[in-house]
Amino acid sequence: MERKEDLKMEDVLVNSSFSDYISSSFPLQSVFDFCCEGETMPLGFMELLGVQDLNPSLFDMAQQAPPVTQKIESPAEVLNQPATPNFSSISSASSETVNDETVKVDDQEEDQQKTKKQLKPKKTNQKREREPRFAFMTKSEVDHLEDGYRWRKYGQKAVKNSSFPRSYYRCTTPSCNVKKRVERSFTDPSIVITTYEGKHIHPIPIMPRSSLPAGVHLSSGISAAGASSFGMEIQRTPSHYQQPFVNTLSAFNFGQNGSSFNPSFLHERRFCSPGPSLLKDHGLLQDIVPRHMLKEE
DNA sequence: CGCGTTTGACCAGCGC
DNA sequence: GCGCTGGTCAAACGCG
Repeated sequence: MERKEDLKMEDVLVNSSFSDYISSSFPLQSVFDFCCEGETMPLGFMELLGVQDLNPSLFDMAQQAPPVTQKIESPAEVLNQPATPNFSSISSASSETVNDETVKVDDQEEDQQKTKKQLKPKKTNQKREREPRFAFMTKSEVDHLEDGYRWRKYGQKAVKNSSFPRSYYRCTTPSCNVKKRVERSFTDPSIVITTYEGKHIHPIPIMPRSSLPAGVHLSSGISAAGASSFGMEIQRTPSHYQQPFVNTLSAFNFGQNGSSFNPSFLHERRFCSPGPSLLKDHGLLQDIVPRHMLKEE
């Protein structure tokens, strides 16, 4: 499927060509600049995640920003987010729903699973409901970055125009519908693009050491994955790497409904990062990150 | 044995 | 309508 040049951002964010588009259509720095509104004001990932609580003005930033940002605006990934008037007006353009999913989807899935096998008559009349998503880029040699949650790989697909496959993961916690896709940028293979979809409805599982992938534990795994640059320096240096690309609008969805989406590696970035900022963050982290993870430092 | 990965097949959506 | 592609399923397999 050859994409048009005037690819809608919706496509960019939803479809597989997302990474290709991102990396080919504008330089990475531009993407990251989007997060910072073109200014040298890098936002940490936590800031981005918590932004709906801490900095609602970012909505405005996103909507006032330069062309790139304009393109990134997309209702497709941002649903039922009455965070701002602007936002709700955008959401109205979408046919997708999110808030009702918790109950409804469960029922649907039950039915589906009953009737599966016989050429699974997936969803019938409704459009497939999509969870809010956000994506970020990570400079890493490891495809599957450990984030504290347990994931089960359920698929892998070759990506058009890319020599690297895309992997599909699902949270192994029962009744948790969070998924993530992991792929590499074909223009820069050292960049891993992770797209999260959905919200965890449970805390980060306490994982026995043995359950962690070999060579990957919560801190060293990230380190091995380039955590050196996954640290707080991200907020201080113009380094291109490990800068999360966030579908900012979608990111706002996380943490709503009382459940929070807190990719622990975002915290780990700070763990891995020496310096004053580490200490400063610890107070907050202790409220969020399980103790055993903190001990891993 | 339990859990996770691999992989081929299937289905839905979209563009032409 | 057709073909392509993304997303998902599930059996088979591997590993600890």
